[in-house]
Amino acid sequence: MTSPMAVLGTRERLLDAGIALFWEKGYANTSMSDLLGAAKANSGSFYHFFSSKEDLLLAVLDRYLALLHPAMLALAWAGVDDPIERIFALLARYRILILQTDCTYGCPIGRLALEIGPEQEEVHRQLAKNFDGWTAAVHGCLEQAADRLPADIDRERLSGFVLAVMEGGVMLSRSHRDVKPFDQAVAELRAYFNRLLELPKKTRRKTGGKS
Amino acid sequence: MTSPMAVLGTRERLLDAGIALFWEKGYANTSMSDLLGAAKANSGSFYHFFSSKEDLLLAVLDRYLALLHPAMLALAWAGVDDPIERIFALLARYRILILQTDCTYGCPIGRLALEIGPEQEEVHRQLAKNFDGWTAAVHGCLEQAADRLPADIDRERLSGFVLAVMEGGVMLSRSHRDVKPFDQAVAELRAYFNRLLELPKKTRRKTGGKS
DNA sequence: GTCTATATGCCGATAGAC
DNA sequence: GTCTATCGGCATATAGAC
Repeated sequence: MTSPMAVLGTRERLLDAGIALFWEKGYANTSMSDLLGAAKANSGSFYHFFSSKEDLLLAVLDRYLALLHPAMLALAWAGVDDPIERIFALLARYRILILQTDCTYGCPIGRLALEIGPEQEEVHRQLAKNFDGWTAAVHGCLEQAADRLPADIDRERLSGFVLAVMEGGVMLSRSHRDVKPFDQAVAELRAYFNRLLELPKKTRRKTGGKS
Repeated sequence: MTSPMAVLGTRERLLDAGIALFWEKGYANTSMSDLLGAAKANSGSFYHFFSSKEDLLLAVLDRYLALLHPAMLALAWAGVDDPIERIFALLARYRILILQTDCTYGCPIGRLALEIGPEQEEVHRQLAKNFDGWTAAVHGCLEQAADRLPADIDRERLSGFVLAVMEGGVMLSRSHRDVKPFDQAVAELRAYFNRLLELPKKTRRKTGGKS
């Protein structure tokens, strides 16, 4: 029952610090004192709310997922109705993040997916859930555009492909410190979609067939 | 003037340890004692050859690049002559690495690209050079297949796209602990290539036009 | 070029008063 | 729920004998 004017509680500030710092610096490179400093909290408070640094990471990954629809997708899709354009609107949001960080941006999920060792299984389960959330969002767009796509297209597979291109493009841009690799990957993806969408109408799929 | 039977020197062993450990565990999670243990060397020897851990990382990235053609590409392309098939042979090598590591594989270059902070500029320059080496290899294949591709295709752009799909696919498979996301990304890429290759002949590009 | 011993500092986590 | 003080350990790097 938090009032709108309530100042953020300590737990919330620690969570926010984790969201920001694990994103900017990665997990191992974020120290407890970084977290405590950013959250203006102290060690005792931290361990009152979280049992360990890893425990905070899990809470952060929960929050990432919770924010996907209300924050990321809502922002990217404001004023965009066409489902295919929505996919590219997501990529455009990523482009903004890349530019805002002077091309040092790394997707927080992708970065953690490569950084965290396989023995931290629960973390990887959360990472996979996050990826699944993104894939599902893209998949939803493809379903909406199903009647404009070739009948034989595997829309599930295509949605994972879009995510792979997104993540790979971000990675290349970070190492090159240049948006160009990302832009080119997105442009090529657009070219692929254009080819899929401009196919002769006879191959079009009928929606709402036998049910 | 190393004889073929010469035992590996200390510097070489340290380099090999770096290649293996930065790959398996990442940079920050590999400690000096990990490196010294794997190389059966001691601290004094290490600092005789390298000025710091980061200095070793730079040497490792040099070596990755030096090994790309004689090791990675040679292995992947043995017995494969068709340039388009060579691209997918590269992806097939990655698939083997994923399976060999029980789906915990992360591309060493990609992992470091996301892990290393932007302030380590020289490291990122080396990472970008490595990516460029891979992109150039793919680009070379596309040039060889130029007359089978649509005239308006940007082969440079397409080669970066292939790399992005590769890196993104590996990342998704690691978090899911399952080859499937990688397989699906590769299958979709294959579908794209099939569409590009089966286009009506009238759009084919003429090689060696006006020079 | 290799060895042992160690400097120095930060790491994540804890203790216990308030 | 918040605070200060601090634990034990491991991090990278160095010193100096051989």
